Amino acid sequence: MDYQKLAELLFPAVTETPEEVETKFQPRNLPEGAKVTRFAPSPTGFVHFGGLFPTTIGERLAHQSGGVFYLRIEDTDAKREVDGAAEGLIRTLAHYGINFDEGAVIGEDGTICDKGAYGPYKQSMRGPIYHVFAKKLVAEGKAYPVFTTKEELEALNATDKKAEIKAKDWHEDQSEQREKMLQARQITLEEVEENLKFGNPFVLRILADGDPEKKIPFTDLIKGKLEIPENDEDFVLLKSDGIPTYHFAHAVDDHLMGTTHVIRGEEWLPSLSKHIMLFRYLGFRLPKYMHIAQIMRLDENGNKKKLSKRDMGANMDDYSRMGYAPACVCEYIMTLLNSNYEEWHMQNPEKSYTEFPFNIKKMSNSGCLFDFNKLNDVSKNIISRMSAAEVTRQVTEWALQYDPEFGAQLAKDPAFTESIFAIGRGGKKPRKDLATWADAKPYMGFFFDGKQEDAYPENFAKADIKQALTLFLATYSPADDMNAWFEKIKEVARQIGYADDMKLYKANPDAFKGNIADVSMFLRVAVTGKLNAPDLYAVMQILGECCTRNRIESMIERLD
RNA sequence: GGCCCAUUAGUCAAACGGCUAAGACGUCGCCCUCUCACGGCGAAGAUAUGGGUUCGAUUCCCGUAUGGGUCACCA
Repeated sequence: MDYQKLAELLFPAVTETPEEVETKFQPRNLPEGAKVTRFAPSPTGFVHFGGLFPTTIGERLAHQSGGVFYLRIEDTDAKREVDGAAEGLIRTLAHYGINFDEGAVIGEDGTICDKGAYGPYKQSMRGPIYHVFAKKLVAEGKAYPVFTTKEELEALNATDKKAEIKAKDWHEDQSEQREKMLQARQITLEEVEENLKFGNPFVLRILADGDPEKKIPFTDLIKGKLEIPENDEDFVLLKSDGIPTYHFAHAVDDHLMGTTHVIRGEEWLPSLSKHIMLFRYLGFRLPKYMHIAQIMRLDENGNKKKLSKRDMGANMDDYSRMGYAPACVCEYIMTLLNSNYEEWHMQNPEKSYTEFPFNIKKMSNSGCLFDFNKLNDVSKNIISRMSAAEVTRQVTEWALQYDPEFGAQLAKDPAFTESIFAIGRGGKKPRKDLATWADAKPYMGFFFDGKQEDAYPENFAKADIKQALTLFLATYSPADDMNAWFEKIKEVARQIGYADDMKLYKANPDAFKGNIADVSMFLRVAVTGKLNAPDLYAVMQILGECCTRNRIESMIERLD
């Protein structure tokens, strides 16, 4: 077989040599040890929680080392592409503080454009580049075409290949595939010319020289030492539309774009031997690989499953809707990514996670379960350290989008709203009421609506309650400081036969009708409509005398 | 089914082959001159399993089990 001639037949339009292409992609001028990483999504939907993991790692490793983090759009499957998905991905990532040094970016007109010297960064725009290397492989006898008729191709596109194989016996299918493959390798120049004359489409397959009985020693930066069986499968390099498969695009792009570390999910591990083969065939130096474990969820049987698109918590937009601040999600991710992150954070509570010395060696190699408890805890801690002004800003922004009625209440008087969020904030032991912005409404909605959520427990006499409220109103003055205010409540307690001191009460509970905590509760329910609320003195101060009196008076009336 | 990866409490996890197997979240209890929240103290809870190597194994090796991934002209 004259491979050179075959290459000319298959790729008549390709005139460039691989060497000429290489000169357009000069190595970057970066400091020693700088890492070049990328996020390479296919624009088929939203950003997935699991996708944020490798992305965060890539971003950290690149920026921590003075390297480059770039975005490459892997739009090689037109069938699955979703309109506007790429723009959505970029915006969502930016929301989570993931910014790219180069690659596909959103231009001023809102569409995707390139930034950087290693583009195009959309694979669909790189067709001619792939073809140069495809032609080289053919010319060296390392790849060959497999033709189909257009009718066969249509039939093929109509089937769900995966479901089809699953329904069959695996052995049967594999031996069948193997036989087809060996047959296809025997194609002659005459057959190629004949097919081309009829305009039959072809895929380009690699000519695999591996023996799966032989193992390739390989070191993954996360998984450690692995033994990979050699690849003996003539996998597809170029699809019949001339667009490369992931495998081929990965080799060509990551080589030309100078990626030093490929970070991706461990579902790629089984195809690693294909990639090793491709890099060898093409004469490219293999990048370092980091295969990270998947995020899991529990299915209805209690088994771990890969967190998939439809699951709650998979779509990053869910977190926005639920009211999680991006910083909280990022920090939760850091706790999962590096086992010593929490320790570091405790020692450096004021520092941003971007200052954390991210360490590949501290990464877990098994899949972890998503844990909302932990996320909430992380989140509460972060929000508790924010200023009241910041909380007001973010809660209002969230509510205006997701709960407009509440948002309008918050936005009406920002100073008032801020004074509410200032309760118990600032000291060494701040309140931790909010894990999400959505928690704000149940926590402090009573300031705005005065709704009566909780009723008085039935074991208290209405007369006592009414008397307590009336007595308090008679002495209440907004000018009182906290001590004076509390003294008045104690006085009310004494007057209605309740203990004004908890220790006194606990020592002899039968001597009293109730205690000071009960009296406070009478007032709390009247003023806040709830059994549990933040500091009642602060609440009354913020509500003001008029509103406080109105609410208590209205409760007295209702008790009749 | 073949191949690959993994396995320490409910979850996330630490432990050059060497003290009683850390810590965090969650759960429960007690304390904190008004509830809640915060904080403090405490409790329960783990090396999947069987062999081997070793004075000694969570750690190294082999088998078993379980879980995960993958086997497309998808990425």
